[in-house]
Parts: sequence; structure tokens; C-alpha cells
Amino acid sequence: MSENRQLFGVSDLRGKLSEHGYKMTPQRKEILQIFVEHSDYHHMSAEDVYKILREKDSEIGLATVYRALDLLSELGILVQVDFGDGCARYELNTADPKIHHHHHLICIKCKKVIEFEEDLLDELEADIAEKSGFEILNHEVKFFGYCSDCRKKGD
Amino acid sequence: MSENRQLFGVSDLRGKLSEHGYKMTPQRKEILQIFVEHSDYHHMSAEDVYKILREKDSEIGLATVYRALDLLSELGILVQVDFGDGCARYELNTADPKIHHHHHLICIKCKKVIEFEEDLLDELEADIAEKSGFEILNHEVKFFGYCSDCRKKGD
DNA sequence: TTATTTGCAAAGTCTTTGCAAGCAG
DNA sequence: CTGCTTGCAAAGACTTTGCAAATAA
Repeated sequence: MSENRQLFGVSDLRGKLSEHGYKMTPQRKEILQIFVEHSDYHHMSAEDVYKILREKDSEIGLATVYRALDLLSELGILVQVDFGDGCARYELNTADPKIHHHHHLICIKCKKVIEFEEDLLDELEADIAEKSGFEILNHEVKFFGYCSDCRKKGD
Repeated sequence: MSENRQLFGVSDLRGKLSEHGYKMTPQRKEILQIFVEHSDYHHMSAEDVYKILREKDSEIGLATVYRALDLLSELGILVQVDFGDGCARYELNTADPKIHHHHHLICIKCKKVIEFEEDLLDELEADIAEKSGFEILNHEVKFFGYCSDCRKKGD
């Protein structure tokens, strides 16, 4: 589990925060810590994080979780992913290509989300960065269609 | 405007619907028509569509718009896109590579969305289809990072 | 000290659902 | 006819916001 190289870890948090004029707080640290500890379980929503906090008897409020996730995303420590299931989900912005370069296949019939490991985007990213001046920290690729199950069951 | 080849047009709607056991209704036809007429303006939300309907003195209710967008997506006639701005957006599933293969650059600081025309995904799609049995109708690619404006203003 | 941050509860936004009436096939 | 659809209003889910108290630097 700990073989993943995070682009940013809890130890870099204070620096990242003050760099942008924000303060280090135990709440922010604890929320980021949850992502590090659960790096095997991607795609956590605010509610997921909140549940884990309550199990740990933490006093952190849900609004604080939302604010922290927003902030950590803005700092590039987390990335927001969206499966159209009604809530924003987040994962660590990891440097591990196995994680960094996974794509999502979303069935438009049954809404199932399938992960797919494969990448061809480095070249594209470099090209975009050059042409647009955009500094890319992460990408998200989704393919929409019918999963093999739904294709079998008629169409 | 009409040079875009839609994968499916209003004329195919009846067939696509009955194929899946759904009925053709004036509401569904009218809502799809709006996307065809506004094919230059991508990314319409349910609310956007509803506003256009009201301007045309249409009696179609908002709930019906939501239901139609859902259905048209399920049929692969529309595609859902998501910019994390809190609402689901849709566009025609067009065969025009200029539209089909545009990507989105999303600034995690100012939330700006920049469109970028370029593609390298055909190969990847073919590979995924083969390995997973997934029938891909469309894809969505988003790059997250800092836009050139936000990079200039400190960071 | 002083501006930022937190927790709570209330408010807001987007979306879904229940149901009777209306329609398409 | 019969089951799918619609429109409305109410409910629901997720997220944001106002504010006083707490706190990091």
C-alpha cells in the first residue's frame, strides 16, 4: 500500500498551505491523512471521509470536510473525480503511473464504473502544456458506452 | 452549423426509442431538437434547456427535461459532460472529430474551463473495446492544473 | 494580536420521485 | 385499451454559507 509515491504527502502540507496563505490545522492534516491511509480505496466522497472520521471519534464537522477537500484540490494534493453519481469524489494526486494513468469506463445503461489501466496521454499532455501555457497536474479520462453485461442483455 | 454529422438525428429518434421499448413523444422530440439547433453551444444543462423551452412558450416541465436528458444519454444520442460546476451538462454525440475529440482544461484555482482540440485516443479506444468488451460511444477527457493566468498571478 | 478557520444549523442548488391525468402504440 | 409519460409539487441529496467562538502564526 505504501509503495505509491504521492506527489505530496502530509509532511509537505504545512509548506503547501503557507505558500498559498493558508494555515495548518489539525483538521486539514487529519483529512489528508485519511486519504494516505486509504490510498487503496480511491474515489472517496465528502460523506465517505466524514464517516471514517466519525468512526475514529473525530469531532470534525462535515462542512469542514467539504472545505478541506476543496482546498486540498486547489493545492493539487487531491484530485476531484466525477462519475456522475451525484457527488464529488476525490483521490490523492499520486505519481504512481498505475494510479495516475487509470481510466474509467462508465456504462450509460447500468451506470457501472469499470477501471482500466492503460495510458497514452503523456505526449498529449506535453503538447497541451506547450501550446496553452496550462500547467497540468492530473488528468481524468472517461469512456462512455455499454458494458459487456448490458450488451448481452439486449441493447 | 449544419455541417456537423450527428451520430443520431431527430429523424432516428423514433427508431432508437422503440428499439429500447420507449415511446416517441413531442416532448422528447422537442428537447432533442433544441440540441440540434444549438449544436454550436455545447454543454447545456437541464436548466439551460428549460429556459430555451420557456422562451419558445413550450409547456414542457423541468422534470420532463431531466427525464429526457437521462433517456437521450442512455440511448447514446446525448453525452453527459461534467465540469464540476454543480450541474450535469449535455451535448450531442456528434461524429464530427472537431467536436468529438475536444478536451477540457480545467483550472483548479479559478475554475475556468478551456477547450482544446486535439486527439490521440482512437487507438486507445480500440484497445479498450477489444480487451473489455465495452462498446464505446464517446469519451471525455479533462486535464486539471493551473491556467496561464493563475500561474502568472503568483502560485 | 489578528486574520483565518471551525462547527453548527440554516439555506441553497440541482435532481428525483409520487401520483393522478394524459397519451402513444 | 394498457402501459409508458407528463406535469406538478414535494421530497431528497449534496454542497455552501452566515456567524460566533476558537485558533494558528
